[in-house]
Amino acid sequence: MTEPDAVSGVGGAATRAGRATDIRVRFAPSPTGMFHVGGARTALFNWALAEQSGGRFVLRIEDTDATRNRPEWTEGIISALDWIGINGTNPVFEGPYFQSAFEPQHREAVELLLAKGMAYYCDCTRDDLVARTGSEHKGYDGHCRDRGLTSGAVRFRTPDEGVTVVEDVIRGRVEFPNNAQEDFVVARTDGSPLYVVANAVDDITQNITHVVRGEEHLGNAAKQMLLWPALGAQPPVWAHLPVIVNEQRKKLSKRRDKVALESYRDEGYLAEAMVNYLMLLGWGTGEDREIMPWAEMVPRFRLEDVNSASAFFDEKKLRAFNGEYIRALPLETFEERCLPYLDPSWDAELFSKVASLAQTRVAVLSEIRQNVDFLFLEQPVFDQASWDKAMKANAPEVIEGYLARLDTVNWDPESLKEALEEVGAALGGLKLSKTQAPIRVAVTGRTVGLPLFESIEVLGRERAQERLRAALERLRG
RNA sequence: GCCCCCAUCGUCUAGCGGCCUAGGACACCGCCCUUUCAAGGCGGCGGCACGGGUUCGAAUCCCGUUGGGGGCACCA
Repeated sequence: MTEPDAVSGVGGAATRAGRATDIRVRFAPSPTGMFHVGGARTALFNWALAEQSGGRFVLRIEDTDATRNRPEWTEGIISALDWIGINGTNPVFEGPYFQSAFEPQHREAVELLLAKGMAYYCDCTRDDLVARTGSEHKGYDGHCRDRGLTSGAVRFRTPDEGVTVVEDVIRGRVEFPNNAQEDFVVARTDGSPLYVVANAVDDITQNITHVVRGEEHLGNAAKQMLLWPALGAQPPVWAHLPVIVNEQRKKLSKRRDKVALESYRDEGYLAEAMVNYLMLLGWGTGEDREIMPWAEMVPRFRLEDVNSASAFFDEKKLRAFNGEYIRALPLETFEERCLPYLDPSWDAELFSKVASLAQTRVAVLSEIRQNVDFLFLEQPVFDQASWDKAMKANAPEVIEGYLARLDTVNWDPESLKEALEEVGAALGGLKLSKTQAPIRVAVTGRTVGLPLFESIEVLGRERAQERLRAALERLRG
């Protein structure tokens, strides 16, 4: 099916391709920055397709722009993919390949186009073109088409009439008028091939059957729809995913939006939650249930069902999903996952005593700290607003009264609670909801937090008394 | 300027001509539970952008309008 001239030299990939009917998808990021959530979703959709069909997922790093590539970005891509479950431990995974390694094939392809007369050399500069057409936006005018040059940049000769059709699984039939398609450059003056051809050649030589990528590539598909046959190959199945947008409905940008997968991971989002959420951007499970483990989503996923409208990346919803997944964690796992967010010097045994109380109160792992820090710090972190709110009216009397009972009270939550109820009763029937506030702030520094009496129990008699005395002193200025 | 895509609650989606009095999820708002905050339970608010067709019947099909978005490099 493919021209031998164009496909020689990538035998490794071809050999591993297996049966020709297998679905082979690819994910082809360029390492030009932090790996972001949009890329992750594209990878996930491809991964689901490969997994459900027993096909292959090819990871190809498109590193041909040396000036913008950095090795750490490549590592970032691989580790981020690994985090969301896309890695070589699954036999579906193939690669990574590096596009730069295939430059000889890309050059061969350009030669082939030249030899077939489907491309030609051009020595026009940008300025020449603008001068001739009188516009920045007219596109190339075909000036060098028949000049018979033997050097320069190489342009692909596009048809002058008719339309180029991209049959897209998600969007249906998309037509591009050929008269609006300029003779695009496939190789620079120095001979190095450009993305549009390198990408097509790699897809061809790696036997890619389905190209599933972002909508921003739809226009490239029109060009590649011309290139594939020109290179002797039958075009793949195309699927262009809707873009992910921010609150302004603009494509997520690395500059303005928080898009790095790594930052979410560092904050304490669980990979499972991220994967679940990302799969729902442009796709639905088809059920009245959105929280669904990966294994159940895979067989349900269908490209045909992917939405064609752009989707807003809603961190609020991600958060909710994350909380859901955190609560589902076995307690021991939850504790382990929290450790990186606590100081190494903090006593893990002590933390263990309150972990279960914290689990329902944390939506993102990093939030664990504010819930339990009072246990480990010399002094609780006093929030001024909390202090002002709680330390009024009968606060001193409540604290005094409670302090008086702490020497002798049984050290268990129930007794500690009863003791405070007695204080309230002695002060004229103050409800627990009132008396707990000053005690809570004195002990933990905040008005909200873990259940109070359990907290006091774990804190210990001595330290609890110290804090109440310190609060009294503060109150009396 | 040119090419292309898109349009169901605020958001993500289900719906693919009658099962729709448009379902779910997040967010929001109540109530219950309750020592705070969560979690949990119950309930509520809220949508087919607009205008024409086609059809016995339209959220679903067609056309237009409006409104969003993406792309137009000797980047990927």
